[in-house]
Amino acid sequence: MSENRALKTVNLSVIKTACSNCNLRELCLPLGLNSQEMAKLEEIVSTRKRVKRGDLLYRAGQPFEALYAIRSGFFKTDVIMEDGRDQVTGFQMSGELLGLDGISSENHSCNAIALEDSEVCLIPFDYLERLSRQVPTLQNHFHKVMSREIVRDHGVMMLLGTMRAEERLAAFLLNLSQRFVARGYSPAEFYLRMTREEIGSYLGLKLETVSRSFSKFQEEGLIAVQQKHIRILDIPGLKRLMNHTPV
Amino acid sequence: MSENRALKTVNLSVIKTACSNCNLRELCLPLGLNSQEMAKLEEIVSTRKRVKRGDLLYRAGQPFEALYAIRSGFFKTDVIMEDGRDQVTGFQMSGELLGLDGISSENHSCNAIALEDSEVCLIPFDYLERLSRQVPTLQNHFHKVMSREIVRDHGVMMLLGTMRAEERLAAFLLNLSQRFVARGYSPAEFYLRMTREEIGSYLGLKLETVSRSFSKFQEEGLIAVQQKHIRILDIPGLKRLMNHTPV
DNA sequence: CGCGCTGTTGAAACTTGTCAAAGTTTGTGG
DNA sequence: CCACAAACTTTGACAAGTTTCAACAGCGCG
Repeated sequence: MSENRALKTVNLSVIKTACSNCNLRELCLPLGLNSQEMAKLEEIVSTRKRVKRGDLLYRAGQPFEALYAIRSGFFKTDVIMEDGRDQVTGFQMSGELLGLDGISSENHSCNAIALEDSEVCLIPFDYLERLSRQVPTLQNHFHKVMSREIVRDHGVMMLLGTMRAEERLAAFLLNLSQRFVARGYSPAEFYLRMTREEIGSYLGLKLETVSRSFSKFQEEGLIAVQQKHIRILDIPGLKRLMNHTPV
Repeated sequence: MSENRALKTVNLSVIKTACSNCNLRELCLPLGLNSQEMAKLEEIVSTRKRVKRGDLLYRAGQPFEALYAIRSGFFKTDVIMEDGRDQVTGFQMSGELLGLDGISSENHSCNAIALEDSEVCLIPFDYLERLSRQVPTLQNHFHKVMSREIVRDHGVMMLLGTMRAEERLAAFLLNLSQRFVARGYSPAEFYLRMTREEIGSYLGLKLETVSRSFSKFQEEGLIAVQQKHIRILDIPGLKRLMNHTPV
């Protein structure tokens, strides 16, 4: 159950941004732009915003105005049904874009919550559309980013629709590992920013099942867990576990 | 398991298309365009293609070149994992767009299979990007279509992650009903184009579970089922069933 | 007209969820 | 800086829901 403590949307310290100096530009929206195009993009991605751990970047229902590129930190997005059930739809890390779901109805359709103190770059959407009419490279890259999100979602659907508990968790750990590598961190050792309950919600499992699966992986020597600290000891073993058809 | 009978990609009879005469234009890409803009779009959406029941419109891995707008008929998309497990990621009907997942990698990431004899309009993607740089209305509408797909996927994730079998099936039937209404058909009576197995794959259930749930709904007077022919007798009842928190 | 695909139903097995209790960590306020 | 409370995690026993396996019925296509 997602706690109902008073989550407030945050106020922002406005900071000047420079994509050209950002070491995430190879993962983020500027990807593939030349320096002239990047300069144009910088006019648009003008401000940064800090979000403290536990605070909402945006809330479902709020008018959509901008996308957010994560400069540092870690987020989750979740959707809440009328009857109170909720589901984590994703975990986002630096270089990734938040807010794409809000374009369709011009209102955000999920909540974005910082899982650690974070900083995002604000990309007003109407500016982005205007600029991408002038810069085909940017236009195409933006389309690819949206499409990648669709493909990612299909992967999650596959996970939720066909995998059993341990396979889901293995897939989850391997995915995190990959994404940390892309950011220059260790593929084998990291801190989880989310609780067992949040992992469970994302994977369609109860927190107890997540906990048990972690313990099982540990017993089998696949990983070493100590609360949120994870060390993967046997990546190929996890991979085997993930796509070994049961029976 | 998805049968491995030889599915061949189809050859097409090329037909001249006119969005302005199409009675799906309010559901499809032309939405919101004025007649001048529509004329430009028609230059791009130049050809139609027939796809026979059971045939593939495209296959995972093939180079992505165009989007397809469904003019008539019914499709499913599915993803197949290395170990052979597969998952239906969606069912698409007239007026809806196929192929968005292929933009990101420039290769299709799923298979699109016609569930009945169908006809699609071909939209070469590079033309679409070029035109949408000139026509902001089209650009924005296209972005909304992609974003809507993301929101839809989140809905499916919620379904797979938090709902039990009967809730999933109720949600599925109500969703179909709504989409038929938008096309001028009855909200309460329709033919399923897909098998129980395909429904199950989409909903993350086994075909037996789908069949049992249909029978249960029938016993409870919520629907009348006769093979693929469905009559919904109690829409509010299905809705209640769908978001009534269990216990 | 029959064979194969699709759908239905039953019983048993298995996976995951539920409930409960206890241990651990984290955060806060004195 | 310590103490206490709250939040999070682990583990066990049992219950519930879904899958598996199996048998059979029905429809439709060749």
